[in-house]
Amino acid sequence: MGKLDFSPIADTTRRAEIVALLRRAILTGQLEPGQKLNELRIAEQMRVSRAPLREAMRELVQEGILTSIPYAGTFVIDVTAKDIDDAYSLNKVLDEFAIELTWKLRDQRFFAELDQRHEAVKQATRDRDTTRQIETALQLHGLIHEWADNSVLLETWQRLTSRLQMYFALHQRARNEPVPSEDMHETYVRLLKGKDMRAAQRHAREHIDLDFEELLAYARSLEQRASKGGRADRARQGHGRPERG
Amino acid sequence: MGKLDFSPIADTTRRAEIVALLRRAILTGQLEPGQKLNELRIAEQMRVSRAPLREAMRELVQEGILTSIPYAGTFVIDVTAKDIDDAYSLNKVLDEFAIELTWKLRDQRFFAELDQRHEAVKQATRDRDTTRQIETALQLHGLIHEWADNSVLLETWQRLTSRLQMYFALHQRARNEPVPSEDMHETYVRLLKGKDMRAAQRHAREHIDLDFEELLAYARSLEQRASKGGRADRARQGHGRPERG
DNA sequence: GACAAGCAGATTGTCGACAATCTGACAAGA
DNA sequence: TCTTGTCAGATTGTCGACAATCTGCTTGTC
Repeated sequence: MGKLDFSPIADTTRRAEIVALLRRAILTGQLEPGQKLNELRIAEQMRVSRAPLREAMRELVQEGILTSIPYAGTFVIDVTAKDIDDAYSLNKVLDEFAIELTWKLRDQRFFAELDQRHEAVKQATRDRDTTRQIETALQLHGLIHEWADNSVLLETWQRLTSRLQMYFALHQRARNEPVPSEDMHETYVRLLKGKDMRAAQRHAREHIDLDFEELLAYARSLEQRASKGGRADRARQGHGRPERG
Repeated sequence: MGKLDFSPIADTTRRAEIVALLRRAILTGQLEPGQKLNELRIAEQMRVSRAPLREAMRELVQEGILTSIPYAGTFVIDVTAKDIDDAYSLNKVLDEFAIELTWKLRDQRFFAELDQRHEAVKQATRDRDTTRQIETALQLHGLIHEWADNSVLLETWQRLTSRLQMYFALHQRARNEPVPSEDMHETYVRLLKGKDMRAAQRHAREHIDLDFEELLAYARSLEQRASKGGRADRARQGHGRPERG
């Protein structure tokens, strides 16, 4: 046995590439909320047939960033202030849980990775690259979820993150100046390195990160104007479980 | 305006029906973990072409109960003891959160619904219908998530529930006697009706529900024997985010 | 017998075409 | 003027066929 272990090679199906392309377009805000995705047009733009495109769209629907109405179309999800609020409050709970699980698993590699990701955020901030700033910040916060050694938690957090990333991208797009953050992560990193788990958890739960209040205000302002995308507001997600009734 | 409001009509695409059929087959254990799903065979059994079937399978992959390997096939996820443990521990966290959110929203309708679902469990228990017993028990526990008025939480819980339901069904299938539970939900319901939120949360976090220990033991015994389904163990889920490394 | 090359069968991925459905406009009638 | 029926255009849902890939067996060579 060689001591070298290889990572799995990249998926080479068109479907996988389409998923990546679409996700990036949505998460960076190039595709606006409520906007309809015309299969024919996108398919010929990508030089692909509709079959893999449709399969890719099904995946993104389940991922929660698209929504589909039979015989009407597939739309980018609408962003309501409540959605953001919901996602954010759940995120705090998950953070707290992740810290608890990660705590006793922290080691040198963890701290090194933590510093590395923190550095990436600072670099993006210096570069005034707001998109990358959002991306790296979320990756920094994702470390505790990756390290927690709970696959279900990680998966859940990633789903949540997709939306948060989309929200932040939208916000950043609206006000075209960089997010203020000189360095709001200093405390976070320091607490994760420290000895007081409760303090770290408290920080995760209480600290309003990444301009959250302003993001919410922006979302509320969006809800004032009518939904411009068409009928995406009629969309119902989920898979047919019983709803409160 | 009439005072009657209609609910949206059912989705009438083949895809939606296929999703429902497959999900039920998986969640009831008719399709075993690790088992490969042959597209051609299933398609002609259902009298459907492969296109809607494949789209349905993509949805279930994202839902987390199938896993796909390009050019190799799509498989029912393998159940490891760790998976069950992970899902269960996250579930407790979500329960605690749901109780917190639901607490101040409880009203007469909530209590009525609670009793109704509790009654459904007892009925299924009397009928010795173990499949339905699992189903109703999960629905009972789902009420707090539906009532919490946090769509992201609900969605997350439903994803988790899919797996838990699958695990329990497997367990129940293995030992062909009904789950003992005379009525383990009595305390749960009583606490949810009471005035002490902390007590309800503590109960959710500490009470080992639904024969969990035995379920874990069963899962561990499964891991001893080699994975019989083929190569589903090589499967990697997730959507290409950076992994720890 | 061990091993690599290559072939045949089966299965998945993709394509182009057709069927089903929706939308909006237009006309007929009250 | 308002409502209702009809129709054409556009878009989504589905189908059958073909291309790409994997698997296991066979064959040939040493």
